[in-house]
Amino acid sequence: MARVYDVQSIEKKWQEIWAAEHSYDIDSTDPRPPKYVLCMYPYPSGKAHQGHIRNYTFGDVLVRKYVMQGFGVLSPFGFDSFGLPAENAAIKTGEHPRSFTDARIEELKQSVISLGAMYDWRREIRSHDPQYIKWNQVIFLRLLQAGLAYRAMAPVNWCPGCRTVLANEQVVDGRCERSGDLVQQLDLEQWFFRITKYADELLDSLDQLDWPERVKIMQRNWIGRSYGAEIDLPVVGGESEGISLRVFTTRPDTSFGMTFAAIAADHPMVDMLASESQKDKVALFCHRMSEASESAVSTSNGDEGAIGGAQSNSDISGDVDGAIPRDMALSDDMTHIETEFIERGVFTGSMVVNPFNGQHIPVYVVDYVLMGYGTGAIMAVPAEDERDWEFARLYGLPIIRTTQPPDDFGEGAWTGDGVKINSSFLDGLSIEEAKERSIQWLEDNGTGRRKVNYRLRDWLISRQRYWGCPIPVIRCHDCGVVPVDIDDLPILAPDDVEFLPTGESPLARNDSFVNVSCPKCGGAAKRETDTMDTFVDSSWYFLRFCDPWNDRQPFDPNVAAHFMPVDQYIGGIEHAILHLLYARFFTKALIDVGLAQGIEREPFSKLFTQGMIRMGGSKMSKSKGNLIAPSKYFESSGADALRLFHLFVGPPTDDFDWTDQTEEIIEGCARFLERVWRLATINSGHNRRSAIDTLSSYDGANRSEYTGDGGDSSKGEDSGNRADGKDHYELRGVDTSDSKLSEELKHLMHRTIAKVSDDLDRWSFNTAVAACMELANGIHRYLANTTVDAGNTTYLSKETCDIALRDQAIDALLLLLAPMAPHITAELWQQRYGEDARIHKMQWPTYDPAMLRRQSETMVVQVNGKLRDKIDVDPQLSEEAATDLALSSPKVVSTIGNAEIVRVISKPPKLVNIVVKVAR
RNA sequence: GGCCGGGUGGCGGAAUAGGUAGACGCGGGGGCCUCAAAAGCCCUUGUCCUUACGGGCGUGCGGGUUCGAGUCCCGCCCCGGCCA
Repeated sequence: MARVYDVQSIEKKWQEIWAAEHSYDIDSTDPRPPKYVLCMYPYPSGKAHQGHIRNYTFGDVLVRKYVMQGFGVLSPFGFDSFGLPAENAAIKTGEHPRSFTDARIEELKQSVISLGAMYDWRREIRSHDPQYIKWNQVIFLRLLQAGLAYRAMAPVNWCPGCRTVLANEQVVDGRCERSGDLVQQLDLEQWFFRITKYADELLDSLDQLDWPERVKIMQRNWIGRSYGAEIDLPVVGGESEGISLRVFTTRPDTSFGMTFAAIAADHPMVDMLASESQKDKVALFCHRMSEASESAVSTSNGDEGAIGGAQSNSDISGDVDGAIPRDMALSDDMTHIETEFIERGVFTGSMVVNPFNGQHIPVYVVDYVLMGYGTGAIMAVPAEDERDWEFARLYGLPIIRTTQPPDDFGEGAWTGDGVKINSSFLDGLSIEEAKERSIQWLEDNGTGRRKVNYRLRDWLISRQRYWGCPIPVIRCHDCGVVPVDIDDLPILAPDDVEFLPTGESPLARNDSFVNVSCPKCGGAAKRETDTMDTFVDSSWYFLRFCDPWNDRQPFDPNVAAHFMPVDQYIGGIEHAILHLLYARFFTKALIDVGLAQGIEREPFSKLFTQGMIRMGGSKMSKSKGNLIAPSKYFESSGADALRLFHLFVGPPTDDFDWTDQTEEIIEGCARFLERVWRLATINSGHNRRSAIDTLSSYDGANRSEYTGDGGDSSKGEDSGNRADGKDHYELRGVDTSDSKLSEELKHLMHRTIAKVSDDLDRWSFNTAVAACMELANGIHRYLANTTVDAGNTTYLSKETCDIALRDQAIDALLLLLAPMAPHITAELWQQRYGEDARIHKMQWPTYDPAMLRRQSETMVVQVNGKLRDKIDVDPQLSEEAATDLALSSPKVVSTIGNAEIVRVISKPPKLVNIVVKVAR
């Protein structure tokens, strides 16, 4: 595509200048007010994809604009470089994960530089860097010391595809969120972080965050705090006599309506409760439940992409493009087998006592109670719980209402409010009152207690993988778990390991790594071979960015406090729960263990979650093979055009569908930039100095720190740098009269400055670009409709061109576009103002509020709400005058005819609405 | 099933406090320039009726509030997301 200017060489030129001048490096001693803008650091999957481009474009616009507005902006970049794909590649090709990862990092880094996004590269972090590993391990040991890290036997989620255990958060619909494999339950000893200790704070301080409401809702749901009671139901008869079944309920007020108890199939008391006669049935049911959990999971083809997790638009571990080759043994047909599970539960043969009324009720093992929540057992109240109702109807169990439903309520469980009935001492109370009274009763009688329950579990961080941060402990037969001495850190995984698809971590097979002497007793001991979940790495990298050179501690809290909290965090919605919750937890925990004193307890003040890029209805991703590589557009249209496209195409929160038309939109953006080029290269050299002075006069700031060529040498014709050799604007001299057209352009310029400033602040990038386009159109129109009297040629019918105004408007346009299209604006500015001129060091343009008002407004005249006329009026027009004006409009008069005027709504200068009674 | 988004021209989208619906761009149509083309420039482009002037209709559907509703309220349909 032939361009008006040489896009590629200009973009390359400026990328080199910016790198050489270290334009966006910053230190914590910088006197400017600090801002911290951060895009979620990516998993290095190779060249950037469109999701990256979108993400980093948004971030860069803010960074560049904040700098122009006088802030000292911290804009760092790094790589979430531990993770499965590198290890899987090693298994496949034998290449070491480190060289594989470093190569991918270089590719991604190159894309980011080609985009023209600015970072302080001195601060780059790679989570597989030995320094980063060291501080990761120091943090782990500190958490261990503080009791926030612990080892416990636990039923864990084992993914056979990834050959590792997963956190609860990584299991979606019974499948691994990364590979999609069915997750198995195993009992293993694992490392955990005690995130549940922070459940209340994580929940309560969400309120103060300027985050998208839906992200906050997701986190609230995930933490899942519920208030209620724990009730002990004593088992009667049989061998379990004397033992109690502990249940959790949020509705202790309904206790008098409990007609059976229900427990999860994997509840530890199942065997104990199963009576001799029911044992076989219970065993069969439990067996079928565990099978069902593997095969009853719905797997329509359409879901596959959503489970894969491989297509995050912005990263943080989520990106496992080209992940594990997984054999989908299940065919489509097979996935539907056994989905119809007729038996919903089975009687255990045991009875328990309802402490409230002494009644004996049966205990059932059911499919709808999960071990993972509460105590894994519930008291079932069919009348007030829908699932209990369903089960009771199926199994013919009694139903006793304890809340009076409304009169018109038919069948079913009533979960709404109402007066308590059939409930002895609770009768007549409201639900809330009854909850209090029943809990009080339980505590008085010692058969239960008030209980706050959380859905949130502790964070399982052990991973049986090689390419991750080793957990720095040694297990000694005599001393137990012994932390590695701080001086011995970092513990690095050895390079000479074999990558085999055996399911065992390569570390565990490496004798020289595993066999060590105990730091405490000196005896033979074994090194921990588990590595940490990569979400650990990403839980504090934003703190390390503040002080990445520190070799005495993870970061100096005082230095970090200069930049923290992150003012604007930008990333994909897919991290709404995991990463953001872990990072919040870490920040609080680091403060509490003394590694981050004085830092805000919430790390991300403002969060922005961008929409994803889809193609043909599914997420764009390497694994789907529908990736449209950005590099193609760097070459054809340029980075500026691609950036502008991502900004322009729609609200940044919205998903974008990549279609056949998309390339034409990118081309349209490139065309717009060419238009800007043409405008800005006309008569370059005119009145520079005066234009700058005028622009800066409104805030009195000395915005120009260079002189440019400054002269007001009215040179007349100068078609100097135009690549096409054509001059579409025939300018023949200079005149500075205030004409109507000039007034119009002046107003447009000020309005555009106001609008773009506001739009960028409120993330309305698409309308900001549109406003710039309108200004460009306005300048273009101005030039096309004005002529400059050069003494020999004059177009009588046209007004004269105010060259100073023209240049001022063009300058404003370039300044407004500078954060969005940095290369072309930098180049044009240099051409206009000299070799040393740097548009991104200029001050962001300001406007004169007085210029926002128009000289005349278009007033709309309606009759009965219907538009009938438009009149140009004085903005100061009074209500009476507006009414008179409207009533004298011929169009209005003819519309009204002789109908009676009932009322006139007069809202000058925008609108007058005349209400008439229509004769019928 | 619950919660949260969303439904506006041929397409992406705009309308920030209830006040001109369709900004801006893409695509389409016509023209200028050219030997021709590309590029550029100019006009046009919701829909229906009308030669025209002009008018009717129009923001998923049905009601409502209001002088006035894309915007607020009630009910419904459809799409997407999260949680079950």
